[in-house]
Amino acid sequence: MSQRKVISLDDLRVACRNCSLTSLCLPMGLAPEDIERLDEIVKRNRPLHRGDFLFREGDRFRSLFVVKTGSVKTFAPSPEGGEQVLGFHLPGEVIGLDAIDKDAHACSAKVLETSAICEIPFARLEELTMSIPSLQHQMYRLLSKEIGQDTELLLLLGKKNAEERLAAFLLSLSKRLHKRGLSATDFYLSMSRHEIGNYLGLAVETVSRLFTRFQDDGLMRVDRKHIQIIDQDALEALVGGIGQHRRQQQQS
Amino acid sequence: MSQRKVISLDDLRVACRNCSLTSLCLPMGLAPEDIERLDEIVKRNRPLHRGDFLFREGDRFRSLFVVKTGSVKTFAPSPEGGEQVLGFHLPGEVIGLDAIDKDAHACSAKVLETSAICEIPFARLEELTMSIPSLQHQMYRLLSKEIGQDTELLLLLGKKNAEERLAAFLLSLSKRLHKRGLSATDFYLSMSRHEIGNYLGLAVETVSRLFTRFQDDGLMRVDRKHIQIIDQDALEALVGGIGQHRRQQQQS
DNA sequence: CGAACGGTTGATACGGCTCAAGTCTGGTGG
DNA sequence: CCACCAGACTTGAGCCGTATCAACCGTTCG
Repeated sequence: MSQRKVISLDDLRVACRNCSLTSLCLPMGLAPEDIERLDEIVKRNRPLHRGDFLFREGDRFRSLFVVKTGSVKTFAPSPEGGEQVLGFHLPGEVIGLDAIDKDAHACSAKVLETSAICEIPFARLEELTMSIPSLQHQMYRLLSKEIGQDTELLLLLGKKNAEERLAAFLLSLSKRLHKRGLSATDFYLSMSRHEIGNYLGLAVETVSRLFTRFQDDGLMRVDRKHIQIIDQDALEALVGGIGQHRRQQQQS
Repeated sequence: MSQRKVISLDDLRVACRNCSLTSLCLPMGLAPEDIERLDEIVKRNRPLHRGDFLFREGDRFRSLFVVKTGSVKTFAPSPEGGEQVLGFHLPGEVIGLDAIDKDAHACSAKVLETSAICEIPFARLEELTMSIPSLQHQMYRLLSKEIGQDTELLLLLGKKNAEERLAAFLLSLSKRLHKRGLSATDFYLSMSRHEIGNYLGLAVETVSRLFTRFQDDGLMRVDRKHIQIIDQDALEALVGGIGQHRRQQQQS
């Protein structure tokens, strides 16, 4: 991944004293005193519970949030009362980057289960990046990465069928959990089928049927929120689009 | 838009000596000498022609590109030979932000028509942002804005039907052109129906039928690539989702 | 002139949404 | 501790939107 020959992500995750900072100081050669300075501006709030809001759409933007443990969903309430789930955020992931532009949150963030969340006042972080080049670069990377992830999801929604979407979703969860040292093959979903469907652009019933099918096909075991992935390769194959999708391929 | 009481976007567009810089120096109070410094690192290449590449997937990331005139599409080639169109970029828009993270381009960028494109070496820009706080802030905003835009598109692909997608696409083009001083109601499409369909996750035939329908309904006049918007309000209404969509609304 | 390509239009098939029952689980109160 | 209820999930049947297949038209270009 990292082209510039620096410390690997995993090395640095350990080096970071506060796990909530890993996302920010991952792949850069931050001097210990710089890590110290970064560490000082981070607020460690008391644990939040299911249903608590980190922020709501329209709130003034003050801080970025980093999930330490637990999970958070971000969503855009739509005028008609519904909502569009924009993402699920697992430990180590940063929330709120989309609010910098307008200086206000464009979406809401709600805690899915009891979670520890760190808060990083953006104004102070921005000051800090002015004097620590590698931290500034890391911020650019963080923002850029978010764009790349959105792009992937975009591809998912534009081109993949229901099966491929759910498979991709599960693999994404699996990989992200694994990156944080949790099991990649045995985990609990903190979101409802409804939320999964909303996120993937599918009806609840479709999601439910697919879980059943995946289990019947021996790809995984599903017991309510408990997921055990049995055949990861088969899942990857589903996503990769081995199966014939729709058309939608052509050039200029 | 701009919460912080600074010069408006439009004021500054004029102030910028080089129109290609507008995206970067839009809403900040850049001192004249800073604009000068920014201006100095911008390369003005000779015009590119239809089919030329700005960069290809996998290329090492060196520069951001800003469209001065013309248009560019970005797309991700898929292993099977097809491609996913990720975006169309009009004058004033910045290309390449998603490449910062991995220091390599994750997509390709191809010129759709004869275009003038400026190149900004990122390493030099990054140096510059270290010494100009408002430029740094503007970079954060630019990246953040890109995230917000992706999110919008994501919503489009996840929740909207064909009609709403095409309407949203046309309105988006219209507004972006208008922002650059071009006509919002009379313009030429530089991309093919195929590319539009690919971008919106629709089959070419569907796009074609919708253009016909929109014209029959008196929303616009369509003559090949020439689009004249007649009833913008009706288009807005289509997008807003006045019509009943699918379900996909619920909470946690 | 003919071939290639982009675009339009029609007929048909099918994936996934919708509607409609159920089933299971967890929480609450008697 | 059980009865009850509400909400999450599952399962089935049918329908609708859009992809797909196919034919055709107009334009461009060699």
